[in-house]
Amino acid sequence: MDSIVHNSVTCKKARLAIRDTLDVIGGKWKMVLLTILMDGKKRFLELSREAEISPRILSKELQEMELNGLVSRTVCNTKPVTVEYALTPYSETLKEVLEAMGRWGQQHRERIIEEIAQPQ
Amino acid sequence: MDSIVHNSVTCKKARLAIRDTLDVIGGKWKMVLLTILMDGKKRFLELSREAEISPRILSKELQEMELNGLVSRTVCNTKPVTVEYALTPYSETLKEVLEAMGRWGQQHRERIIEEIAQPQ
DNA sequence: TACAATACTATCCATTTTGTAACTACTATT
DNA sequence: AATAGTAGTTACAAAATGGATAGTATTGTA
Repeated sequence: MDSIVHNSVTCKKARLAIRDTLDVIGGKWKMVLLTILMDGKKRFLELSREAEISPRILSKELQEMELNGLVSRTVCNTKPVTVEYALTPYSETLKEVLEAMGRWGQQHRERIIEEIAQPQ
Repeated sequence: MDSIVHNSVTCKKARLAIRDTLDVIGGKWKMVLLTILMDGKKRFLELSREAEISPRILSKELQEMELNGLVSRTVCNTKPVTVEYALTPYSETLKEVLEAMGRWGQQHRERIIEEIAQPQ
């Protein structure tokens, strides 16, 4: 009886935590952008080109990530103004998540390819 | 020059892998459902109630997850037919991902609460 | 003055996702 | 026959997301 309560409570907490994470980095682009920025700081157009994402969406995603403290935005006074986006220290706490997802996606793809090569 | 190519290639791979993962367990419900099923097998209505998800969506999500080999569906011959959904061995490969997301969501929530308690 | 580069923003529309409500199918019980 | 429980499905509506195109603002160059 005690274990049922315990499981139910911890399970609810786990669900809530996962929802929280999805609220911050869910969606089609945020994790991809974080991955690109792990390479180093990038300018707006660089991000746009590398991720193949339209400026409208990119702008929105970056704003949200900035609000959540995951990226920093720096305006440089260059000939035409350029803006640099970079990861913040806080975004490093997501490394584990990103790496786990990267590893899984890679092994999953390998599994699919094997299945195609030699149908079970 | 070599390192640039290398980074660019590995970065593209990482992005692809993350996209692959999102294709399989992205969206509002799949990770939540997986978390609930980590508690043990559940019937359709149990899942619907616990996740607070409408039957239409639940049905669709479960079908997709079954297709991807993440959950099993077992029809039991009981008085009114019941159907049990359970995690498959393959879904266990996602444990790392789910746990990482759970941990991050929890620490993020704590951070937010602290921020509210004592605004920086 | 005209044009180009950078970083956006605005407008509009298409697609995808999610939700609501009602309904089907099967069986068992009253 | 009427009702209820389980597991869905269907039809429709609302909302979120994504994308294409063009335009703004600033500065520099030809």
